[in-house]
Amino acid sequence: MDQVDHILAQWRRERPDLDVGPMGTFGRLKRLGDHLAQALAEVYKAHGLTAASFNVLATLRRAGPPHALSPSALIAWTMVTSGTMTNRLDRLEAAGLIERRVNPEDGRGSLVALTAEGFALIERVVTEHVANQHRLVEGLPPEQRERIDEGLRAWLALYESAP
Amino acid sequence: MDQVDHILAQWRRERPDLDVGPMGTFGRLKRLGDHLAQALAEVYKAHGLTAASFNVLATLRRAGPPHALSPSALIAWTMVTSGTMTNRLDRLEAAGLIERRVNPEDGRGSLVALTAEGFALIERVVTEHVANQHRLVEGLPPEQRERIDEGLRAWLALYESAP
DNA sequence: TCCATTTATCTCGACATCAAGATAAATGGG
DNA sequence: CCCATTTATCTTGATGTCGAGATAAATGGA
Repeated sequence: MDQVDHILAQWRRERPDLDVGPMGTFGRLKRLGDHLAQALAEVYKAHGLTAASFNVLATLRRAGPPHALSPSALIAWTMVTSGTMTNRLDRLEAAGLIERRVNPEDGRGSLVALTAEGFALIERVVTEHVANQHRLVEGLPPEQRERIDEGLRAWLALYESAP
Repeated sequence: MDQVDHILAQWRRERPDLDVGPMGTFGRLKRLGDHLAQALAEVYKAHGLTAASFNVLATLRRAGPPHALSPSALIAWTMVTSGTMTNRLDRLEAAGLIERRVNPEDGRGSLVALTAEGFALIERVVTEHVANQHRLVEGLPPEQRERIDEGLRAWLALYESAP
């Protein structure tokens, strides 16, 4: 009996005409996501980052040398709008963690690259981040996590096709 | 092979020292949550609402008559800060969907109640919202959704205890 | 080659959110 | 009954996000 069960019970009492089974799944996904995001943010914050800035730096880092991507590529990986990405890049640039270079292959765009400082920072933070994630699934039996992962993969496949 | 698999493959190439298994689960949860939130927002928007305003109205509706709760109770249900709730209530009040009454039992606080207009609106929107949720799990075998739900319940239980 | 169209990025204005602090009322131990 | 403490809500300032539109460069068919 978690919070979501309480919510569903309320709906069943007030609106017995509605089949709220799926709503329970949506609610658990949302609430769990919120709790986990808060927990992950603690590590980011300890290094002066937010989820937004962490994700940009991490995307550049895992792309491999030379750790440079176009804003378009960053937008595709992170699922945000172009205006949002411009704002993120402005702040990261002001903080000296990335730099914008001209894109030799496309004069319309730029290339966003990790600075040495940005690289060193994300290198440290991602290590802690992964440890934090391990800690957050500690209470969950590994086989249980596997089943959740498989289920989410199937559901996510409805929205992200796979070549 | 979804987007998350690509991300994990990049990390394994760049940082083979990290065990990124759990990261995959976090990534799928986050990305799926983002996709679903976008899809749910379409119904809200069609009625001039956002996820934020919908959730406040829905919380008041499902509480049952007289459809009035304190801001504190709304904060507890919706997992936002007091400043955020004040802002949401200001807008909903300006839109005529809720009203703030004095709380006869506590002079510090108020009671937030659905107006007739707010009640009529949420009554319509929640019906469409539930139908939308059914549509969004259509492609998922019901027993698969059940398993996801059970897994999420177990994980969520680590963060929301149950008396 | 030219130009209409497409694409990449940035700008701007409106909200949403949080964290920290302010304000006012309730509470309870002495 | 008093006052220090706690609690409920609001205020303020900084940031993050989106959506629509602006700008500039690349593209491709005539």
